[in-house]
Amino acid sequence: MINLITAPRGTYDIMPDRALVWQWMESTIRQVLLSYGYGEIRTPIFEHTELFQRGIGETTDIVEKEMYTFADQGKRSITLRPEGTAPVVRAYIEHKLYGVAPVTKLFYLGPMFRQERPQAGRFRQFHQFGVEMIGAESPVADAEVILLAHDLYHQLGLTDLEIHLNSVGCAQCRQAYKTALTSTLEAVADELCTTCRLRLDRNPLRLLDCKSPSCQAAVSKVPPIQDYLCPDCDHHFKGVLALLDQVKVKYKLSPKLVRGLDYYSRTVFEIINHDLGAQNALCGGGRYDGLVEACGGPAVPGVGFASGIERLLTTLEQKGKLPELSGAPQLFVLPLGEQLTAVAFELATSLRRQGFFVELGNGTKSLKAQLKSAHKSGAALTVIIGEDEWQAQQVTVKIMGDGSQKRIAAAELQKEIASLISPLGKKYQ
RNA sequence: GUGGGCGUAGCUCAGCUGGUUAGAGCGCCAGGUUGUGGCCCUGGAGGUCGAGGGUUCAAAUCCCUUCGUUCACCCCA
Repeated sequence: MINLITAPRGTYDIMPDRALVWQWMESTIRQVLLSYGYGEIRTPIFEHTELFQRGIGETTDIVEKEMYTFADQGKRSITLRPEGTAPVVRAYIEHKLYGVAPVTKLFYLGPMFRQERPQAGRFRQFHQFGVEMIGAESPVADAEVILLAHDLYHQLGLTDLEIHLNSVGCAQCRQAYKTALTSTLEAVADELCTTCRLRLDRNPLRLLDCKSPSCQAAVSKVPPIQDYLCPDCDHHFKGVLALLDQVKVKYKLSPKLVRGLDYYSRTVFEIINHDLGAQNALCGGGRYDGLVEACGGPAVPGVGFASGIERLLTTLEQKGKLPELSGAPQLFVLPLGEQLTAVAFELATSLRRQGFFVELGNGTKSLKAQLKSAHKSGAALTVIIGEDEWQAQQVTVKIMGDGSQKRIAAAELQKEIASLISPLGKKYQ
Protein backbone atom coordinates (compact mmCIF):
# COMPACT_ATOMS: atom_id res chain seq x y z
CA MET A 1 0.00 0.00 0.00
CA ILE A 2 1.77 3.08 -1.19
CA ASN A 3 0.54 6.60 -0.70
CA LEU A 4 -3.02 5.72 0.13
CA ILE A 5 -5.10 8.74 -0.70
CA THR A 6 -7.54 9.62 2.04
CA ALA A 7 -10.21 12.29 2.39
CA PRO A 8 -8.52 15.61 3.13
CA ARG A 9 -8.08 16.61 6.75
CA GLY A 10 -11.27 17.81 8.32
CA THR A 11 -13.48 16.23 5.66
CA TYR A 12 -15.23 12.89 5.69
CA ASP A 13 -17.35 10.62 3.56
CA ILE A 14 -21.00 10.14 4.31
CA MET A 15 -21.49 6.45 3.59
CA PRO A 16 -24.83 4.97 2.47
CA ASP A 17 -26.23 4.11 5.91
CA ARG A 18 -25.29 7.50 7.22
CA ALA A 19 -26.64 9.21 4.12
CA LEU A 20 -30.09 7.93 5.06
CA VAL A 21 -29.84 9.94 8.25
CA TRP A 22 -28.74 13.00 6.31
CA GLN A 23 -31.60 12.67 3.88
CA TRP A 24 -34.02 12.48 6.76
CA MET A 25 -32.38 15.46 8.48
CA GLU A 26 -32.38 17.62 5.38
CA SER A 27 -35.94 16.87 4.43
CA THR A 28 -37.14 17.52 7.97
CA ILE A 29 -35.37 20.87 8.05
CA ARG A 30 -36.71 21.88 4.65
CA GLN A 31 -40.23 20.92 5.59
CA VAL A 32 -40.20 22.92 8.82
CA LEU A 33 -38.59 26.00 7.29
CA LEU A 34 -41.02 25.98 4.38
CA SER A 35 -43.88 25.74 6.84
CA TYR A 36 -42.59 28.90 8.54
CA GLY A 37 -42.69 30.75 5.24
CA TYR A 38 -39.03 30.63 4.27
CA GLY A 39 -38.08 29.94 0.68
CA GLU A 40 -34.96 27.96 -0.12
CA ILE A 41 -32.10 29.74 -1.83
CA ARG A 42 -29.13 27.88 -3.31
CA THR A 43 -26.17 30.15 -3.77
CA PRO A 44 -22.82 29.10 -5.26
CA ILE A 45 -20.35 27.19 -3.13
CA PHE A 46 -17.71 29.79 -3.99
CA GLU A 47 -17.89 33.55 -4.22
CA HIS A 48 -15.62 36.49 -4.89
CA THR A 49 -13.31 36.86 -1.93
CA GLU A 50 -14.29 40.51 -1.43
CA LEU A 51 -17.81 39.46 -0.48
CA PHE A 52 -16.58 37.81 2.68
CA GLN A 53 -13.96 40.44 3.40
CA ARG A 54 -16.60 43.14 3.30
CA GLY A 55 -19.45 41.11 4.73
CA ILE A 56 -17.87 39.21 7.58
CA GLY A 57 -15.20 41.75 8.48
CA GLU A 58 -11.48 42.00 7.81
CA THR A 59 -10.49 41.49 11.44
CA THR A 60 -12.48 38.35 12.05
CA ASP A 61 -10.74 35.00 12.45
CA ILE A 62 -12.68 33.63 9.53
CA VAL A 63 -11.36 36.18 7.08
CA GLU A 64 -7.91 36.46 8.59
CA LYS A 65 -6.96 32.82 8.68
CA GLU A 66 -9.73 30.38 7.93
CA MET A 67 -10.81 30.91 4.34
CA TYR A 68 -10.09 28.62 1.44
CA THR A 69 -9.05 31.27 -1.05
CA PHE A 70 -7.47 30.72 -4.44
CA ALA A 71 -7.02 32.47 -7.77
CA ASP A 72 -9.06 31.04 -10.62
CA GLN A 73 -7.78 30.87 -14.18
CA GLY A 74 -8.87 34.43 -14.82
CA LYS A 75 -6.80 35.51 -11.80
CA ARG A 76 -9.90 36.39 -9.83
CA SER A 77 -9.69 35.77 -6.12
CA ILE A 78 -12.24 33.14 -5.23
CA THR A 79 -13.22 31.82 -1.80
CA LEU A 80 -15.13 28.71 -0.79
CA ARG A 81 -17.97 30.03 1.33
CA PRO A 82 -17.17 29.97 5.05
CA GLU A 83 -20.70 30.94 6.02
CA GLY A 84 -24.09 31.51 4.45
CA THR A 85 -25.30 34.97 5.36
CA ALA A 86 -23.04 37.06 3.13
CA PRO A 87 -23.89 35.06 -0.02
CA VAL A 88 -27.60 35.26 0.73
CA VAL A 89 -27.35 39.02 1.23
CA ARG A 90 -25.39 39.27 -2.02
CA ALA A 91 -28.10 37.38 -3.88
CA TYR A 92 -30.78 39.46 -2.19
CA ILE A 93 -29.17 42.62 -3.49
CA GLU A 94 -28.27 41.18 -6.89
CA HIS A 95 -31.84 40.09 -7.52
CA LYS A 96 -33.23 43.30 -6.03
CA LEU A 97 -35.53 41.40 -3.70
CA TYR A 98 -35.98 44.57 -1.64
CA GLY A 99 -38.18 45.77 -4.49
CA VAL A 100 -40.34 42.65 -4.47
CA ALA A 101 -41.63 42.70 -0.90
CA PRO A 102 -40.81 44.62 2.27
CA VAL A 103 -39.68 41.47 4.05
CA THR A 104 -37.82 38.56 2.46
CA LYS A 105 -37.52 35.22 4.22
CA LEU A 106 -34.88 32.86 2.86
CA PHE A 107 -33.18 29.72 4.04
CA TYR A 108 -30.14 27.81 2.82
CA LEU A 109 -28.69 24.39 3.51
CA GLY A 110 -25.36 23.08 2.39
CA PRO A 111 -21.62 22.76 2.90
CA MET A 112 -19.37 25.51 4.28
CA PHE A 113 -15.59 25.58 4.40
CA ARG A 114 -13.17 26.84 7.01
CA GLN A 115 -9.50 26.00 7.31
CA GLU A 116 -9.27 25.29 11.03
CA ARG A 117 -7.76 22.46 13.03
CA PRO A 118 -10.48 19.84 13.26
CA GLN A 119 -11.74 18.70 16.63
CA ALA A 120 -14.95 17.36 18.12
CA GLY A 121 -17.80 19.11 16.32
CA ARG A 122 -15.55 21.03 13.98
CA PHE A 123 -14.68 20.18 10.40
CA ARG A 124 -13.14 21.90 7.44
CA GLN A 125 -16.07 21.05 5.26
CA PHE A 126 -19.15 21.14 7.42
CA HIS A 127 -22.83 21.71 6.83
CA GLN A 128 -25.13 24.43 7.94
CA PHE A 129 -28.65 25.45 7.37
CA GLY A 130 -29.67 28.96 8.16
CA VAL A 131 -32.49 31.42 7.81
CA GLU A 132 -32.36 35.09 6.95
CA MET A 133 -35.25 37.46 7.43
CA ILE A 134 -34.34 40.62 5.60
CA GLY A 135 -36.28 43.86 5.85
CA ALA A 136 -37.86 43.43 9.26
CA GLU A 137 -36.84 45.81 12.01
CA SER A 138 -39.29 44.94 14.74
CA PRO A 139 -38.34 42.86 17.79
CA VAL A 140 -41.00 40.50 16.56
CA ALA A 141 -38.64 39.44 13.80
CA ASP A 142 -35.85 38.68 16.27
CA ALA A 143 -38.22 36.73 18.47
CA GLU A 144 -39.65 34.85 15.52
CA VAL A 145 -36.23 33.78 14.32
CA ILE A 146 -35.19 32.61 17.77
CA LEU A 147 -38.48 30.82 18.15
CA LEU A 148 -38.04 29.16 14.81
CA ALA A 149 -34.74 27.65 15.88
CA HIS A 150 -36.22 26.67 19.22
CA ASP A 151 -39.31 25.07 17.68
CA LEU A 152 -37.39 23.28 15.00
CA TYR A 153 -35.15 21.68 17.61
CA HIS A 154 -38.20 20.86 19.64
CA GLN A 155 -39.81 19.12 16.70
CA LEU A 156 -36.68 17.04 16.37
CA GLY A 157 -37.07 16.02 19.98
CA LEU A 158 -34.53 18.34 21.59
CA THR A 159 -36.28 19.93 24.50
CA ASP A 160 -33.52 20.68 26.97
CA LEU A 161 -31.28 23.09 25.10
CA GLU A 162 -30.18 26.45 26.43
CA ILE A 163 -30.84 29.70 24.62
CA HIS A 164 -28.24 32.35 25.34
CA LEU A 165 -29.16 35.92 24.54
CA ASN A 166 -27.51 39.30 24.50
CA SER A 167 -27.67 42.64 22.73
CA VAL A 168 -24.53 44.18 21.32
CA GLY A 169 -26.31 47.43 20.46
CA CYS A 170 -26.19 49.48 17.31
CA ALA A 171 -23.11 51.11 15.83
CA GLN A 172 -23.48 54.14 18.11
CA CYS A 173 -23.97 52.52 21.49
CA ARG A 174 -21.51 49.79 20.70
CA GLN A 175 -18.92 52.47 20.02
CA ALA A 176 -19.63 54.02 23.41
CA TYR A 177 -19.19 50.65 25.05
CA LYS A 178 -16.01 49.93 23.15
CA THR A 179 -14.57 53.19 24.34
CA ALA A 180 -15.47 52.39 27.91
CA LEU A 181 -13.97 48.92 27.57
CA THR A 182 -10.77 50.17 26.06
CA SER A 183 -10.20 52.96 28.52
CA THR A 184 -10.81 50.70 31.51
CA LEU A 185 -8.78 47.82 30.20
CA GLU A 186 -5.82 49.71 28.85
CA ALA A 187 -4.90 50.52 32.43
CA VAL A 188 -4.56 46.81 33.18
CA ALA A 189 -3.27 45.74 29.78
CA ASP A 190 -0.37 43.69 31.24
CA GLU A 191 -2.88 41.42 32.96
CA LEU A 192 -4.43 40.47 29.65
CA CYS A 193 -3.39 37.54 27.51
CA THR A 194 -1.40 38.29 24.38
CA THR A 195 -4.29 37.88 21.98
CA CYS A 196 -6.49 40.10 24.10
CA ARG A 197 -3.87 42.83 24.12
CA LEU A 198 -4.16 42.83 20.35
CA ARG A 199 -7.92 42.78 20.55
CA LEU A 200 -7.86 45.86 22.72
CA ASP A 201 -7.58 48.17 19.75
CA ARG A 202 -8.70 45.85 16.98
CA ASN A 203 -11.91 44.37 18.33
CA PRO A 204 -12.34 45.08 22.05
CA LEU A 205 -15.74 43.36 22.26
CA ARG A 206 -14.03 40.04 21.74
CA LEU A 207 -12.29 40.37 25.08
CA LEU A 208 -15.58 39.66 26.72
CA ASP A 209 -15.71 35.97 26.00
CA CYS A 210 -12.02 35.24 26.41
CA LYS A 211 -11.64 32.23 28.70
CA SER A 212 -8.35 33.26 30.28
CA PRO A 213 -8.98 33.86 34.01
CA SER A 214 -6.95 37.04 34.12
CA CYS A 215 -8.87 38.51 31.19
CA GLN A 216 -12.13 37.47 32.82
CA ALA A 217 -11.11 39.23 36.00
CA ALA A 218 -10.19 42.38 34.14
CA VAL A 219 -13.37 42.35 32.10
CA SER A 220 -15.55 41.89 35.17
CA LYS A 221 -14.57 45.40 36.26
CA VAL A 222 -16.39 46.85 33.26
CA PRO A 223 -20.15 47.23 33.53
CA PRO A 224 -22.21 45.04 31.19
CA ILE A 225 -23.05 46.29 27.73
CA GLN A 226 -26.72 46.63 28.68
CA ASP A 227 -25.77 49.72 30.66
CA TYR A 228 -24.54 51.34 27.46
CA LEU A 229 -27.41 50.55 25.14
CA CYS A 230 -29.04 53.61 23.64
CA PRO A 231 -32.78 54.00 24.35
CA ASP A 232 -33.74 52.53 20.99
CA CYS A 233 -31.54 49.48 21.36
CA ASP A 234 -32.61 49.01 24.96
CA HIS A 235 -36.24 49.17 23.97
CA HIS A 236 -35.68 46.76 21.11
CA PHE A 237 -33.92 44.22 23.31
CA LYS A 238 -36.59 44.41 25.99
CA GLY A 239 -39.18 43.91 23.29
CA VAL A 240 -37.50 40.70 22.19
CA LEU A 241 -37.34 39.41 25.76
CA ALA A 242 -40.98 40.27 26.39
CA LEU A 243 -42.07 38.29 23.34
CA LEU A 244 -40.06 35.27 24.41
CA ASP A 245 -41.60 35.54 27.88
CA GLN A 246 -45.02 35.76 26.37
CA VAL A 247 -44.64 32.39 24.62
CA LYS A 248 -42.96 30.98 27.72
CA VAL A 249 -39.65 30.19 26.14
CA LYS A 250 -36.80 30.14 28.64
CA TYR A 251 -33.51 31.85 27.88
CA LYS A 252 -30.38 32.94 29.67
CA LEU A 253 -29.02 36.44 29.44
CA SER A 254 -25.33 36.25 28.59
CA PRO A 255 -23.87 39.74 28.82
CA LYS A 256 -20.58 38.44 27.50
CA LEU A 257 -21.95 36.79 24.38
CA VAL A 258 -20.63 38.85 21.46
CA ARG A 259 -20.03 36.43 18.59
CA GLY A 260 -17.20 36.60 16.18
CA LEU A 261 -18.67 38.10 13.07
CA ASP A 262 -18.52 41.85 12.61
CA TYR A 263 -21.94 42.28 11.09
CA TYR A 264 -24.00 41.59 14.18
CA SER A 265 -25.97 44.38 15.83
CA ARG A 266 -28.48 44.42 18.65
CA THR A 267 -29.74 40.89 19.30
CA VAL A 268 -27.24 38.04 19.31
CA PHE A 269 -28.02 34.51 20.45
CA GLU A 270 -26.76 30.97 20.59
CA ILE A 271 -28.42 27.70 21.38
CA ILE A 272 -26.17 25.40 23.37
CA ASN A 273 -25.97 21.68 24.00
CA HIS A 274 -23.59 21.16 26.91
CA ASP A 275 -22.94 17.53 26.07
CA LEU A 276 -21.32 18.40 22.79
CA GLY A 277 -17.79 19.05 24.05
CA ALA A 278 -15.89 22.26 23.61
CA GLN A 279 -17.74 23.22 20.45
CA ASN A 280 -21.15 23.25 22.00
CA ALA A 281 -23.10 25.80 19.96
CA LEU A 282 -25.83 24.19 17.92
CA CYS A 283 -26.70 27.42 16.26
CA GLY A 284 -25.80 31.05 16.46
CA GLY A 285 -27.22 34.16 15.00
CA GLY A 286 -28.63 37.56 15.53
CA ARG A 287 -29.48 40.83 13.90
CA TYR A 288 -27.34 42.38 11.17
CA ASP A 289 -28.84 45.75 10.45
CA GLY A 290 -25.87 47.24 8.64
CA LEU A 291 -24.89 44.29 6.50
CA VAL A 292 -27.08 44.77 3.43
CA GLU A 293 -25.95 48.35 3.10
CA ALA A 294 -22.31 47.38 3.65
CA CYS A 295 -22.62 44.93 0.79
CA GLY A 296 -23.87 47.61 -1.54
CA GLY A 297 -27.62 47.32 -1.06
CA PRO A 298 -30.19 49.60 0.48
CA ALA A 299 -30.17 50.24 4.22
CA VAL A 300 -32.49 47.41 5.21
CA PRO A 301 -32.21 45.48 8.47
CA GLY A 302 -31.90 41.72 8.79
CA VAL A 303 -31.92 38.93 11.32
CA GLY A 304 -31.11 35.26 11.09
CA PHE A 305 -29.16 32.31 12.37
CA ALA A 306 -27.00 29.46 11.16
CA SER A 307 -27.19 25.97 12.56
CA GLY A 308 -24.54 23.26 12.31
CA ILE A 309 -25.96 20.05 10.94
CA GLU A 310 -23.14 17.80 12.18
CA ARG A 311 -23.61 19.12 15.69
CA LEU A 312 -27.33 18.68 15.39
CA LEU A 313 -26.89 15.06 14.30
CA THR A 314 -24.45 14.41 17.15
CA THR A 315 -26.92 15.85 19.62
CA LEU A 316 -29.80 13.81 18.25
CA GLU A 317 -27.64 10.72 18.40
CA GLN A 318 -26.60 11.40 21.99
CA LYS A 319 -30.18 11.76 23.04
CA GLY A 320 -31.37 8.77 21.04
CA LYS A 321 -33.61 10.88 18.83
CA LEU A 322 -32.46 9.63 15.45
CA PRO A 323 -35.09 7.57 13.65
CA GLU A 324 -34.43 3.99 12.61
CA LEU A 325 -33.93 4.14 8.88
CA SER A 326 -33.49 1.34 6.43
CA GLY A 327 -32.19 1.16 2.91
CA ALA A 328 -33.21 -2.46 2.64
CA PRO A 329 -34.81 -3.83 -0.51
CA GLN A 330 -38.35 -5.11 -0.27
CA LEU A 331 -37.76 -8.07 -2.48
CA PHE A 332 -34.82 -10.33 -3.16
CA VAL A 333 -35.01 -12.21 -6.46
CA LEU A 334 -32.94 -15.34 -6.29
CA PRO A 335 -32.06 -17.35 -9.42
CA LEU A 336 -30.89 -20.86 -8.72
CA GLY A 337 -28.21 -21.53 -11.29
CA GLU A 338 -26.70 -19.35 -13.96
CA GLN A 339 -29.17 -20.40 -16.65
CA LEU A 340 -32.00 -18.77 -14.71
CA THR A 341 -30.21 -15.47 -14.25
CA ALA A 342 -31.87 -13.89 -17.27
CA VAL A 343 -35.31 -14.91 -16.05
CA ALA A 344 -34.58 -13.43 -12.63
CA PHE A 345 -33.20 -10.28 -14.22
CA GLU A 346 -36.35 -9.83 -16.22
CA LEU A 347 -38.53 -10.40 -13.17
CA ALA A 348 -36.50 -7.98 -11.02
CA THR A 349 -36.76 -5.33 -13.72
CA SER A 350 -40.50 -5.75 -14.00
CA LEU A 351 -40.93 -5.51 -10.21
CA ARG A 352 -38.73 -2.43 -10.06
CA ARG A 353 -40.86 -0.80 -12.72
CA GLN A 354 -43.81 -1.33 -10.47
CA GLY A 355 -42.05 0.64 -7.76
CA PHE A 356 -40.68 -2.16 -5.60
CA PHE A 357 -37.16 -1.95 -4.20
CA VAL A 358 -35.58 -5.10 -5.57
CA GLU A 359 -32.22 -6.79 -5.12
CA LEU A 360 -31.04 -9.47 -7.50
CA GLY A 361 -29.13 -12.51 -6.28
CA ASN A 362 -26.05 -14.02 -7.85
CA GLY A 363 -27.18 -17.17 -9.66
CA THR A 364 -23.73 -18.72 -9.62
CA LYS A 365 -23.92 -19.07 -5.88
CA SER A 366 -25.61 -21.76 -3.84
CA LEU A 367 -29.13 -21.34 -2.52
CA LYS A 368 -27.71 -21.22 0.97
CA ALA A 369 -25.28 -18.46 0.12
CA GLN A 370 -27.92 -16.45 -1.68
CA LEU A 371 -30.41 -16.81 1.14
CA LYS A 372 -27.72 -15.51 3.42
CA SER A 373 -27.38 -12.47 1.17
CA ALA A 374 -31.13 -12.07 1.08
CA HIS A 375 -31.28 -12.22 4.85
CA LYS A 376 -28.46 -9.73 5.22
CA SER A 377 -30.09 -7.37 2.75
CA GLY A 378 -33.11 -7.08 4.99
CA ALA A 379 -35.56 -7.91 2.23
CA ALA A 380 -39.04 -8.84 3.45
CA LEU A 381 -39.65 -11.35 0.69
CA THR A 382 -37.46 -13.60 -1.39
CA VAL A 383 -38.59 -14.91 -4.74
CA ILE A 384 -36.77 -18.16 -5.49
CA ILE A 385 -36.56 -19.19 -9.11
CA GLY A 386 -35.25 -22.75 -9.31
CA GLU A 387 -35.15 -25.39 -12.00
CA ASP A 388 -37.93 -27.44 -10.48
CA GLU A 389 -40.48 -24.72 -10.21
CA TRP A 390 -39.49 -22.98 -13.41
CA GLN A 391 -40.11 -26.11 -15.44
CA ALA A 392 -43.66 -25.92 -14.13
CA GLN A 393 -43.78 -22.15 -14.68
CA GLN A 394 -43.76 -21.63 -10.94
CA VAL A 395 -41.71 -19.67 -8.40
CA THR A 396 -41.32 -19.89 -4.64
CA VAL A 397 -42.15 -16.90 -2.48
CA LYS A 398 -40.52 -16.92 0.92
CA ILE A 399 -41.46 -14.62 3.76
CA MET A 400 -38.18 -13.91 5.49
CA GLY A 401 -39.74 -12.91 8.79
CA ASP A 402 -41.11 -16.32 9.71
CA GLY A 403 -39.45 -18.48 7.08
CA SER A 404 -42.73 -19.63 5.57
CA GLN A 405 -42.84 -20.12 1.83
CA LYS A 406 -45.09 -21.36 -0.93
CA ARG A 407 -44.87 -22.32 -4.57
CA ILE A 408 -47.14 -20.41 -6.84
CA ALA A 409 -47.63 -20.04 -10.57
CA ALA A 410 -45.35 -17.39 -12.02
CA ALA A 411 -48.40 -15.69 -13.45
CA GLU A 412 -49.78 -15.28 -9.92
CA LEU A 413 -46.60 -13.71 -8.54
CA GLN A 414 -47.60 -10.06 -8.97
CA LYS A 415 -50.86 -10.67 -7.18
CA GLU A 416 -49.17 -12.61 -4.39
CA ILE A 417 -46.59 -9.87 -3.79
CA ALA A 418 -49.23 -7.16 -3.87
CA SER A 419 -51.13 -8.99 -1.15
CA LEU A 420 -48.07 -8.92 1.11
CA ILE A 421 -46.34 -5.57 0.53
CA SER A 422 -46.90 -2.35 -1.33
CA PRO A 423 -44.28 -0.60 -3.42
CA LEU A 424 -42.13 2.07 -1.72
CA GLY A 425 -41.32 3.79 -4.97
CA LYS A 426 -43.23 5.09 -7.92
CA LYS A 427 -44.56 2.97 -10.72
CA TYR A 428 -43.21 3.74 -14.18
CA GLN A 429 -43.00 2.13 -17.57
C1' G B 1 -0.60 28.07 14.35
C1' U B 2 0.32 25.71 19.73
C1' G B 3 -0.16 21.49 23.23
C1' G B 4 -1.68 16.32 24.90
C1' G B 5 -3.57 11.18 23.52
C1' C B 6 -3.62 7.40 19.82
C1' G B 7 -1.87 4.62 14.95
C1' U B 8 -1.39 -3.82 15.21
C1' A B 9 -6.60 -8.02 10.27
C1' G B 10 -12.54 -4.99 7.00
C1' C B 11 -14.23 -3.30 12.43
C1' U B 12 -13.24 -3.14 18.00
C1' C B 13 -8.97 -4.14 20.37
C1' A B 14 -5.03 -7.67 23.24
C1' G B 15 0.24 -8.26 22.78
C1' C B 16 3.92 -7.31 30.61
C1' U B 17 9.87 -4.64 31.63
C1' G B 18 12.59 -6.25 23.29
C1' G B 19 13.14 -13.13 22.38
C1' U B 20 10.66 -18.54 17.65
C1' U B 21 5.80 -19.01 12.28
C1' A B 22 1.89 -11.49 15.64
C1' G B 23 -3.36 -13.02 18.51
C1' A B 24 -8.87 -12.63 20.08
C1' G B 25 -13.94 -11.21 19.24
C1' C B 26 -17.03 -9.57 15.46
C1' G B 27 -17.37 -9.43 10.10
C1' C B 28 -16.19 -11.98 5.35
C1' C B 29 -15.79 -16.75 2.35
C1' A B 30 -16.59 -22.04 2.27
C1' G B 31 -18.33 -26.62 4.36
C1' G B 32 -21.58 -29.42 7.91
C1' U B 33 -27.71 -30.11 4.35
C1' U B 34 -26.75 -32.87 -4.36
C1' G B 35 -32.40 -26.52 -3.37
C1' U B 36 -33.36 -23.21 2.25
C1' G B 37 -31.29 -17.52 5.73
C1' G B 38 -31.25 -16.34 11.18
C1' C B 39 -28.86 -20.34 16.02
C1' C B 40 -24.84 -23.88 16.35
C1' C B 41 -20.21 -26.49 14.78
C1' U B 42 -15.73 -26.89 11.54
C1' G B 43 -12.29 -24.83 8.26
C1' G B 44 -10.24 -20.74 5.30
C1' A B 45 -8.75 -16.04 3.43
C1' G B 46 -7.00 -11.47 5.25
C1' G B 47 -1.53 -7.88 8.58
C1' U B 48 5.62 -5.33 4.98
C1' C B 49 2.33 -3.97 13.38
C1' G B 50 1.14 4.18 9.73
C1' A B 51 5.97 5.48 7.10
C1' G B 52 11.39 6.36 7.27
C1' G B 53 15.77 6.02 9.98
C1' G B 54 18.57 4.42 14.42
C1' U B 55 20.07 1.12 18.83
C1' U B 56 20.52 -4.43 19.22
C1' C B 57 22.54 -11.07 18.06
C1' A B 58 17.15 -9.96 17.94
C1' A B 59 12.19 -4.41 17.51
C1' A B 60 4.92 -4.33 17.05
C1' U B 61 7.74 -3.47 21.76
C1' C B 62 13.33 1.16 23.00
C1' C B 63 15.09 6.17 20.58
C1' C B 64 14.64 10.00 16.67
C1' U B 65 12.03 11.96 12.50
C1' U B 66 7.73 12.22 9.69
C1' C B 67 2.68 11.47 8.28
C1' G B 68 -2.18 10.52 9.78
C1' U B 69 -5.86 10.77 13.45
C1' U B 70 -8.15 12.50 17.84
C1' C B 71 -9.01 15.90 21.95
C1' A B 72 -8.01 20.72 23.73
C1' C B 73 -6.36 26.07 23.05
C1' C B 74 -7.57 30.23 19.53
C1' C B 75 -12.29 30.76 17.28
C1' C B 76 -16.73 29.04 15.73
C1' A B 77 -21.83 25.80 13.41
